Parts: sequence; C-alpha cells; structure tokens
Amino acid sequence: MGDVATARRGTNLPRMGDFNRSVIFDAIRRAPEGRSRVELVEISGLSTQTVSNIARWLLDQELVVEAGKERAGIGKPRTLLRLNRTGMFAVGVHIDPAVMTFVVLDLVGGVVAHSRRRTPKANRPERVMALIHDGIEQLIADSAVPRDKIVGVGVAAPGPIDQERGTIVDPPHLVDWHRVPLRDALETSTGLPVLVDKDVTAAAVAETWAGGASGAGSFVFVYLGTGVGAGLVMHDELMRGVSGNAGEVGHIITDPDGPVCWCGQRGCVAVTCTPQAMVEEAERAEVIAETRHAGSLLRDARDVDAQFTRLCRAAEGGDAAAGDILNRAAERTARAVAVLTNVLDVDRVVFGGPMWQRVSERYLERIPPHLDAFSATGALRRVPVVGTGVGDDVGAIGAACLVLEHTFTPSAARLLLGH
Amino acid sequence: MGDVATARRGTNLPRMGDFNRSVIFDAIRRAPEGRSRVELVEISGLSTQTVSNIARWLLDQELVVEAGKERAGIGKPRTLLRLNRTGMFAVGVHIDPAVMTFVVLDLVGGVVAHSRRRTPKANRPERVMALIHDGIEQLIADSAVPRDKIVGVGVAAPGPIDQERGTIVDPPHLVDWHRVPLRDALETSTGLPVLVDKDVTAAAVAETWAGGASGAGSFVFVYLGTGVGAGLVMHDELMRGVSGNAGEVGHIITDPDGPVCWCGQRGCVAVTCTPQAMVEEAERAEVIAETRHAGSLLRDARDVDAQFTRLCRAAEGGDAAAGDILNRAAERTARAVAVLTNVLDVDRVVFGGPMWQRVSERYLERIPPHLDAFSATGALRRVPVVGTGVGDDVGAIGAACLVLEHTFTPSAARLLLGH
DNA sequence: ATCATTTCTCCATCGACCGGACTAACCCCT
DNA sequence: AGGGGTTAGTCCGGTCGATGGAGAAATGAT
Repeated sequence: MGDVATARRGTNLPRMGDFNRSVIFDAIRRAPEGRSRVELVEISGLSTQTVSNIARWLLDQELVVEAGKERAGIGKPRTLLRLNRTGMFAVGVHIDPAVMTFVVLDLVGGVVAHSRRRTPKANRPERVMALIHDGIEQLIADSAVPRDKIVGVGVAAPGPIDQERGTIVDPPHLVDWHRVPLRDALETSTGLPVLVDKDVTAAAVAETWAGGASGAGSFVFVYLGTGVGAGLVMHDELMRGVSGNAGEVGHIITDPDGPVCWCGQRGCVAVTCTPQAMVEEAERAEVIAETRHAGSLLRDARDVDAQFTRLCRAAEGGDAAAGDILNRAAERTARAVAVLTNVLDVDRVVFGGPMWQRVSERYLERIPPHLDAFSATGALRRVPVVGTGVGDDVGAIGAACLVLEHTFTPSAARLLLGH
Repeated sequence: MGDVATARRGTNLPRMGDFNRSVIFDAIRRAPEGRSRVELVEISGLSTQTVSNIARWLLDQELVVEAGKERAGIGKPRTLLRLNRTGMFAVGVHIDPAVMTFVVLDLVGGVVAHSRRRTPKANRPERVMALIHDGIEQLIADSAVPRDKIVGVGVAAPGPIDQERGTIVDPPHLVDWHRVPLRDALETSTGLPVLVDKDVTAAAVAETWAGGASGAGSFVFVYLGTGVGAGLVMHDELMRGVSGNAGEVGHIITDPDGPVCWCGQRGCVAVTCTPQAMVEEAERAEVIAETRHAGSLLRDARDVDAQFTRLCRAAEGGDAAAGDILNRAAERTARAVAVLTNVLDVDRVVFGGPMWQRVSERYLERIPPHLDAFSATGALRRVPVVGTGVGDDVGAIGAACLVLEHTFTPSAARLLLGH
C-alpha cells in the first residue's frame, strides 16, 4: 500500500548546472594534491569550456583555490585546483551511550575543533537537548569560525532513526526520549540546517569524504561499536534504505554452534561479533576478571569498553585463550561480511568504528583468507579488506561529513526536481 | 589498487532531454489505463510546456497513443496517453539447464510469441550458439513483427555472468562453454543489440516492467529456480553490483541445525531452501520415491523439477511429512529473506521464479509472520510479502525486459556522459 | 448564449553546454 | 637569444531544451 506510483521526477537546466558543479567539485576534492582543468575534463566528460566556467564559479565562491602549476613536459603547464579548506565548515555531533563528541570540520574533512561531554544517563529530553545545543555553540565559539561559513550541523546516534521526523527512535541510554523532535529543535535553536542519521551511516559517509582511495566506488563499511553495523555505499552513493535503516546486520547467523541470541536464533552477529559478546565469552572462560555490572541485558557501555580493552591487551600480551576468542570473533565476522559481499558485490570492505583500532591488526590478517573461502565467486574475484583511515572520532566526524555530503556530493537525487 | 578515482561523470543538454523523455514514458507505462498530461506534470515536476513537447515527441515516435478523454468535472477534459503496445518489441532468451525459452514481448510486456527448445546437454559452443540464433530468428519470423521495430535481444542464464565481456562464466550444464563471446557473436549474427544477464536479475527487471504496483519502489525479488537467488531493486533501479553478480544468497545460514553444505558451513540456503535440497530431504525421509539419477553433485534439473512437483502434490494432498518439509523450507527461507530486508531496508519482498507457483500459497501464508519475527525493527515496520504476477516464463520475459529497461528506463546512469 | 474553468499549445526568452577560433605559457631547438 | 611547436585555458557565437505567459480549445454551469 501507500503511494501507487513512485514519483520519478524529471530534471531541468539549473539542476543540471548545479549537478555538474558538484561533479567537478567532487573530483577536485578527491585529489588532495589538486587537479588541473584538463584532468577534470577527462574525468567528468564535460567540455573544456564547461569545466573552465565551473572552475571560475568555484574560485569566485572561494570553495577552491589555484595551487601552483604542474609541468608535464612540453607546453603550457597545468594550473592545479585544490579545495580551499577554510572555504566552508561543518559541525558534527555524536551521541554515544557513554559520551557526546563535538567537532568542527573544514572542507577537506580536517578537524578544526573538538570537545567531549559525558552523556547524561537518564534525563529529561529538554535537558539533553540544551546540553547538545550548548556543546555546539561552545565549540563554534572556540573554533573562531565565522558563522556564515558553517554549512550545517550533523547528528549521529546509534540507530534506529526516524529519517522523516528527524529524531532518534529509542535511544537505549536515554530512557525518557520519545519522539523528541531533535532535528527541528536544533534547527530553530542554532539557526543552522541539521541532519540526523545513524552513527554507522555517518561513519560510512566519513569514509567517502575523508577516507581517500578506500572511500571511492562501492564498498561495505563495517562499524565496530557498541554493536556491529554496516554502511552500504554503492557507486559513491550511500544507500539508506527506504526508512533510513539499511545495514542492520545484527542477526546474520555466523556460527551454527554459537550461543543463543535473544532473537531466538543461535550464533547471530549480536552474540558472536560484538565487543560485549566477546567480553562475556572471555569472562565466562575466566580469561579476564568479571566486573560488577548491572546485570541488565544492556551492560554499561563504559564497562564493556574497558573490559574489551583488557581482553585485547591480554591477547596482544600472548594470552592464548584471549587470542582464541578474538580469532574466533574474526572468523565469525568474516562469515557475516561474506554474506554482505556476496549479496552486494562490492569493490571492497572497510572496517572502522570506535572498537576497531584494538583489533585491527588481527582482523586485517585473519579476515581476508576467511572471506575468500566464503565468497560466492571463490578466490576468483577477491574482495580487498582495509581498515579506515579515520580515527576514533568517526562518529562525530561522520556526522559533520553528513552535512558536507548533503551539500556537495553529486548524487542523482540532487539532479531531480524536488517535491 | 585499480583506478584511483571512480569517474563521476557530468551531464549535458541532450542527455537531460533524453532522460526527461524516459521519465515521462515511464510514468505513462506504469499506468495501464493511461495518463493525462496534467498528471504527468505533477508526477515529473516538469512544466506543462515541457510535458507537452515530450508528449508530442512520443506520439511522433509512435511509442504512445492518445486513448480517450477523462472528464473531471468542469473544464476541458484531459486526454489520456497510453503506451502503444505495438510501438516496439523485444526478444528474450532464457538458457536454463533443462530448456531454452524464447519470447517476443511488446512494449507493455505482453507475450507476442513464444517457443521452447531443449537445452543440449554437453555440446560444442558453436552448436549451442547456432541453436540460440536459430531460435531467435524462427520466433521473429513466426511473430511477424517487423525487424526495425525490435529494439534488441536479452539473454538470461543462471549466474555468474561476465558483464564486461557479455558471456556466461561457467554454465554447469554446458561443459565445454569457456569464455564464449555470447553477446558479441549474437550481435553480429542477428544484427540486433544484445544484453546478457543473470536470470535472477532478469526476473527482477521483469517485475519492474511488467509487475505493476509490486514492481515499483524498492524491493527484493526472491527467485526460486534451480537455486535461490535475489534481485535487488532500490528506488526503481536494479542493483547489479560492481561485477554484475549481486544477489548471491546461497550461503546465508538459515538453520544452525541444517545439513552440511559443500561450502563447509551448516544450514546454508543452498542446502535448506532450494528445490533440490527439499527433494533430497523428502527422498531421505521416504516421503517421495527416490529416482535413479547420476549421483553427481549437480542432479539433472529435469529430474529435480519432477520430483519437486511430486513433493508439492503430496503436501497439497494432505501428506503431513511432505507438508512439514515445505513448511520448514518456508521458515528457513524467511530467515534468509529477513537478512536481506534487515540489510537493505526495502518496501517489500516479491517472490517468483519457475518453482514459485508450486509453493506460493504455502509460502505467502507462512513467510510473513516469520519475517516479522526476524525483523530488526520488529513488527514496527512490517515488510509486505507478495508473489509475482509474471508467470512461469519469467526467465525469458525478464530477458526481454532487460532490453526494454535498458532502452526506456530513466536511470541515473543514462543521464551521465558515457565512456 | 455566455462565462468560468480547465487543458493544452504557440511564441519568445533564458540558461547551460558545446565547437571553433584565439590567447597564453612553456619547452626545445637552432 | 629568439622563433617554432605544443599544450592549457578563455572568448564568442550557436544550439538545444526547459520555462513563463499569452492565447486557443473544449467542456460544465449559469
């Protein structure tokens, strides 16, 4: 049911111009050393004339700058165009169970300013909103970025998300949070456009924006955080799904002999590949000492985090039992990832998220061979596995990148007539 | 490795015009009763003038016809535009392990002509090619469709496919088939453009073209054939993946207690949800009599087909053991489908394929509740499950629809500058 | 019979891209 | 040192498709 015909919209001249500008901008952005007009002609397929016009426009807007010349043998040298990193800025907020992170990013995705605050445990929504607003304003003031150069605010939170209303559906750590109009409230209080999305999605967008070569083309971004999630990028475009909740991988079965999950199955990702699952396995096996915790289904995030660090340290230090637990998790993760790569047929798999650094070495060594073994096309077409370049603040950085992506990325949707 | 930057191409005026024409065409196509110019204006967002011009062009091309008037109260009545079903035709070929099917389709996806031939078991590729060519030419002659009205030929085969070279990679039933340039050879011998794709993909495209309301928006098409495959359609656009092999679901684990699969895991789709798996389970349980067969890993497709029919008949006739097997398969299939819907966040699931009719009633009754239970968002956002309207010849019809889709569908790719 | 209303088309305009001619900057060679 | 060849980038007029407004056509209501 619902709308009988999906509205396939047409396009017109102004949109076309806008789109082509963003194509050129994107091509410049993806080459940190800068790009000449001739290169842009080859990449975009547009005429030299058009590229020239667009370059002039971008220079006038102060979005790009001319950055030296590149002599390629005989003839007039090419003048390189590079992003003007101070041309625009974006604010990002990550609302994590444990901590809220705020960042200001410049155009190339560099962190200009940065701050953290504890996430209040259970609290009135208005109080939390005020805290967020305050964090944003404080950071803008500290960064000394002129307000008219800020293109918007991105907010990332553990899913699910109501994309339409711009709100977090049921944040497990904010008990009284119900249908709070996060986006609209922040838009009126800050006077800036606001985007809300899942942290996993945000991290994937961060990869496309600030991840360099590994963020181009089609890839699956596997996010290791409180849970495990996936961000899907196909042909440089993020797939959000119809309700903005694509990438739920928590109940893919990875191990027929694994523990029982609350969903009724055995060996789901949620009980085999998440930090919490690994920590609990280690505690049961007495590899690490059990900490006192609430005993609720949802353990305190800070506690899990600390225990997970202990587990990884033990494994690095040569504890065979600890190593086994992590190795098994790597294999199980590989199975889940194989499901994704088989279904989606992507160029590459990118790992990241707050828990990633601690296991990156082990995972990067162990997952690729498993993945080859589980691939539908076998070793015929290997799917490369890489770790993200974006560091621990992926959540907040990604949130800011949501805004940059929204305003500057040449998506097909941008071409089509709105509303 | 590979190309450093994915080529994000721009667009230009002619492409824009082409795109808008296809948008209007698509909107007309999706309303079998016809659509007025004013409606088209609303849908596309284009100006009345532009719609008027495009309508004139489509009428001149004889792709659409004026079909009566619709009076909506006061004022000049709207003249309806409808597809001219004899304006264009497409040929489709399905190369199945058991049989090759040929069809000629008109513009609305109606079957104009239709024929079948046995697929030769092991044979020289040239011989098979000649057979295909012959089948096509014979059917065109029989259908009495003028050759210049045929827009192209689509070929569908069980995957995997080499999209670049236009060939079937390793057809299990055609042993000597190795790097045979199927597309190029057919293009020269018939003089028509040829497209090659997986049968699963073709079936999904058939749904978007001839499936009515269930073929709009975002959906997963679950193809029940020799194996089980999935076609992914997101926002009216088919996702082929980077190498054209998206939708491989064969090794999603559906049952931790299921049989062992040749991939080393237990309870994969390939050994729990395919007709062959069900048939073999039934034979082991002596629900149906075992037939003499080669004993090879790949059973003769015709044999499996016949046995599967027997199994379904038994279940319909009240055989509880047979019913249990099919019910279990339904539940297992639901688990695999849940993985897809959780990951992709689609509007709906569409079932189809040559084996579908025999289990449709049972599956449509049993899968939805399982799916709700396995959904990440719970029963909150139910994903509807429907059966395809396209009948048993989905393979061949889909193959022809590949051509129609390629030439008439407003995809984003069509907008961008080629090469 | 006339008017209001809605649908649809003719006309002039705008805007973005494109092809070709032109200028600019540099290397190489004598 | 200076001219020729080569490549990079810009100016100009043309083309093509979308657009806005005025006008023509077809109908129901008064």
